[in-house]
Amino acid sequence: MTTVQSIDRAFAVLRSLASGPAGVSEIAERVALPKSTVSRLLSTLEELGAVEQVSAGGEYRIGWTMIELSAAARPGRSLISLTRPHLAELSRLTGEAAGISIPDGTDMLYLDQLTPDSELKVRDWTGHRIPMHAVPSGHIMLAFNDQLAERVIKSPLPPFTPHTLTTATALRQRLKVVRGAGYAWALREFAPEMNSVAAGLRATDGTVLAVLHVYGPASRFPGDRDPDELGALVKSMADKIRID
Amino acid sequence: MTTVQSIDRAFAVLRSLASGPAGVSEIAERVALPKSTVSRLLSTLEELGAVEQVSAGGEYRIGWTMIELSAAARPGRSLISLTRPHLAELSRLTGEAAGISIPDGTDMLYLDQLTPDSELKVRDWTGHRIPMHAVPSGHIMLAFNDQLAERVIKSPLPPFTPHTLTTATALRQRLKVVRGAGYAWALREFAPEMNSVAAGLRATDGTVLAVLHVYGPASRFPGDRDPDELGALVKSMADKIRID
DNA sequence: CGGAACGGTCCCATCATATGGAACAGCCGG
DNA sequence: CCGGCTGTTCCATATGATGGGACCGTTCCG
Repeated sequence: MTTVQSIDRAFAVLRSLASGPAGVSEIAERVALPKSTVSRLLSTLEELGAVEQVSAGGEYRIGWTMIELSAAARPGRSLISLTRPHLAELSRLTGEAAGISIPDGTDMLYLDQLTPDSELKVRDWTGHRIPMHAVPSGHIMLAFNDQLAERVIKSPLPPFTPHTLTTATALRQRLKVVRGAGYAWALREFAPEMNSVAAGLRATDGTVLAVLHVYGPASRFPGDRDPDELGALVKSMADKIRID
Repeated sequence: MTTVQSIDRAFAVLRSLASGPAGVSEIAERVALPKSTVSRLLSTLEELGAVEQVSAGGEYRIGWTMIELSAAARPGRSLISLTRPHLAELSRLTGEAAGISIPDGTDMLYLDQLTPDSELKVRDWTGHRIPMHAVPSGHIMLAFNDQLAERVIKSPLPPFTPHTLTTATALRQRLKVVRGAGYAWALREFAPEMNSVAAGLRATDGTVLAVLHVYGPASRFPGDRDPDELGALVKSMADKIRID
């Protein structure tokens, strides 16, 4: 498989910018390339609108073209407009943030999120990627896809909090429970102050292609509500949605 | 200004994919490059996750990486998470779609949209670009930026419907009204069956950096509501938001 | 069932083109 | 006013992108 070097490098630069705006020198260091090369890549990307210079001769950041292009990303965009009204409903019912995610390798990619206005908000995870073993949305994917589950279970399972499932047996056991219930919930397994409940979004043939979830600060979510009741709510909402 | 050819070409391919998935041959035709070159570009982009092949040996479409990268597009993302709760409120109050847009050259770029579930929905404009003279959101930008207004007025003003403002005088007159009111509304000026109301989102120094808008099918929006009353509503909501 | 007409991928000789070291220019803070 | 820091430009070099054509798999039609 032959790949084009300069494109590879261009995306390395873009990715590096995704973790925050930076100047030529810093980027050059991050991606381990000569300054001159990075400068050339950046001015090309700038002409294309993929990055923009915050002020002449200053830092670079990701530009509008990426937004434009991402709008055309089918798996994402169509899912987003399809599910957004349901996210609104779900976040209204629970008072917490609702979102969707899709599998990407052994990670979940967070595609969209609706966060009700409130004193204490969970952060916006849109565009972020989290290993499947650490989040309920990942557990959903794994519970309904045995091959994938095996692959993940064999890979390293790094902890994010003291509660992260990091052993094959713990994970297997959880997946079994999730498979039975049809929904997943986790308390402080990924972030120390965040709890989350998830259920699968199915295509017409029954395969789970994406995940619907609700999450909130551990201090008030699920609060005195029964996690299983919430799980059932999320599942019933997810079951209403058919994705193609 | 030296630019890197292959990156240029890669983005040409991506842009072409933005207008719909396609196979190698078709893309090659669209961008006027040899099949083999396009195939190589695509497999590079695929490895990077920028595109994905819907089925082995089949069509290509834009991939998840673009969503990931776009999430880091500062001007967009931070605005989106800041304004989304207000979009929810606005669409709840009006029963119609609410969205935000930012200026991009002489176009407005639609960044986000919340569409309430309903029998008849306006399409999702997220990621699309529309010339400023044709939409109220554009009128807002122009009304509060004289240089930009002059530039746009001097450029061609193509019609999209019979109601589009296509003459300098008509546009100038409209901008005057908009400037006075602090909000803009337009009936069937861009799409024949769509009406829209907009107001500016201001930074702390008072400059208008983005636009908040509400739009709905002409058949029921604004319906028997007074457009000026709606304008005042959108404006009051926009005034609550401070962007940096 | 055969074969033609697509589709996408791969190969490899050719040379256009990306490369990166070094020199340059602009900006700040001391 | 200078030293150290930016980002940008130059240009000789050879790396690496290129594209015509061969190849292979499907589909569609005779």
